[in-house]
Amino acid sequence: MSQMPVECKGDNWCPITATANLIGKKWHPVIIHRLIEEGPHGFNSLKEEIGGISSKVLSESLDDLQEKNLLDREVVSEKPVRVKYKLTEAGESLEPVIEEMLVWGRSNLVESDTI
Amino acid sequence: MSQMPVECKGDNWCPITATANLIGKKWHPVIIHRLIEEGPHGFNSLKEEIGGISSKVLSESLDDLQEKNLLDREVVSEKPVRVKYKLTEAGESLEPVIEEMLVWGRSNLVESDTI
DNA sequence: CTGTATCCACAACGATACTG
DNA sequence: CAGTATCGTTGTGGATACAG
Repeated sequence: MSQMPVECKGDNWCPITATANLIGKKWHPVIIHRLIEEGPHGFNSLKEEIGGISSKVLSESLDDLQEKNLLDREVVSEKPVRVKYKLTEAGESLEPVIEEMLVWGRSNLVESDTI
Repeated sequence: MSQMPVECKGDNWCPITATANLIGKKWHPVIIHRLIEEGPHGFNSLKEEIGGISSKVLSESLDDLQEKNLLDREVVSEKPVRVKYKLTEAGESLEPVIEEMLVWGRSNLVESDTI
């Protein structure tokens, strides 16, 4: 089936900047990557796996990704509340992009000890 | 020859976020893409080709990319001053990443007319 | 032609604490 | 378990004007 295109307002229309604007927030790529690699996840589970992100920022990021139709939120049970975050088709289709970022990062970046 | 790895301070070391932090500024991906596609460019030439970016922001972006060893600045002549910006090896090696962003943007995003 | 200097606005992040 | 509420700080971008 056809994928629903994500809308994109104004800008000087350019597929690259538009994409950058979608996944350009600090934690977006990792969140998407974790969901690609490990499938649907709950909030805290995701938080721990990512490491270093605060509840607030994770929450905001998830909201943002959802707004952009890259992610779905599904309430699994109530009491205790359980939620699953999973990628939409559009979200999953980002895999090549994320994968290239991963590959590039691995071979071109080096952790600095000088901190 | 071996590529000089780009340094990367602290963070919670993750190749993806690290990469995102390097090329995550709004105009970085387009700038890199333009330089990949069209080769070395002067300041104003680059500015016009990108479209919609201010001198100040372009200047800042170029400084940032240079600091990160993704870009080189070469003074070609003085009077009038002429400069060439070109990618370093590390910068050029980003092509697959940028290319995937372009491909994804083309097939998954749609320009909204509602603005 | 290649930038800087201001100044302003707002987005993004982070730490911490707290709620249903 | 899944978030919100605050509050403060830094990052990022944009408009405009000006300079070597």
